Amino acid sequence: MTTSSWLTLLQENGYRLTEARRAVVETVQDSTHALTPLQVFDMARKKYPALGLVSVYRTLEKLEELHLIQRVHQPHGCQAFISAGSGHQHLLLCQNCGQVEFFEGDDLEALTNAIAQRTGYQIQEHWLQLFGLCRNCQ
Amino acid sequence: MTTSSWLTLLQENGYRLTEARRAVVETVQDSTHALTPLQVFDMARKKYPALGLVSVYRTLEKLEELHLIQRVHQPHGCQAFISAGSGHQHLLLCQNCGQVEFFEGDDLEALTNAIAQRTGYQIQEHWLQLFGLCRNCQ
DNA sequence: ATTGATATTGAAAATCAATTTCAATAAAAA
DNA sequence: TTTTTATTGAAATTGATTTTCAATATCAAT
Repeated sequence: MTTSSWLTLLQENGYRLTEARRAVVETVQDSTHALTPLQVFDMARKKYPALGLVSVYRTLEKLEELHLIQRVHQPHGCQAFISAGSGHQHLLLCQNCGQVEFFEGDDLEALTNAIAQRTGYQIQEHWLQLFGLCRNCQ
Repeated sequence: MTTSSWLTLLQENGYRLTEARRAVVETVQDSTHALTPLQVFDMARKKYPALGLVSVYRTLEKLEELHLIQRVHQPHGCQAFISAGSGHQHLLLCQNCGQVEFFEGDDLEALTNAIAQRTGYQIQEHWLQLFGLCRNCQ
């Protein structure tokens, strides 16, 4: 998905297009790494120095609401965000450089059914994340 | 694992046995729900009213270090802890009441191998968590 | 038992990210 | 243009976590 389409989507949902938003959207969308709000702030300020940290939080909130970005959980903290893959996808994270890859491969139906049976739980959602080292960091 | 063996383990690792620690350890170990430090504080204070919040943080830190408890990641925040299962286990969380069940069932080898091949990543670790409603909360 | 070294304590202060408040400003509609 | 109102950044506030510190409790060595 292109940057402009994220902006269009924001607009279609009744939000205005501003320089602050543009800078945040471009930053998050261009990144292949999970970024914390503070990291987004530092990077986006290079594009638009007047940017305030508050606007970063507010824009991330809206992007998450529109499912354009998703929260990334890591062993130490879970306040990082990455552009959301389309459809149901899982994450593969490089533990060294933080690069994120998406993958599909949902063969978990059999597993979840078995667990549901055994535990009596009604299962609604699942998370699958892999951690490792990317080609460059090995 | 019994409460006393956690305390023994703390002692064997050079930590002293105190009332504050006893109260925190008992609270965390008796719980089938993921608890935040504040929840642990409130519950443990019933056993030992002089307890300070700082000691809760410090004890949780040590228990995590000894792999007796593990951090639980949830869609909204990941500052809750639960007694660690023994061996490699996955979590099933009730989204309503917060109850935690452990399950095994590691049929992910084939999947991770395929992903490693495709992406060039060297995969080291994986997370699998299921979310749903327990029998009581349905 | 008593003592001494020191790990641990809780209170208070400090830190840090995240949220709220607010008057000024900018975007989009009229 | 003019008007409406969403959005802004700065500052204040919140709330969780961490640090500091003198007092205390634990445990090893007598």
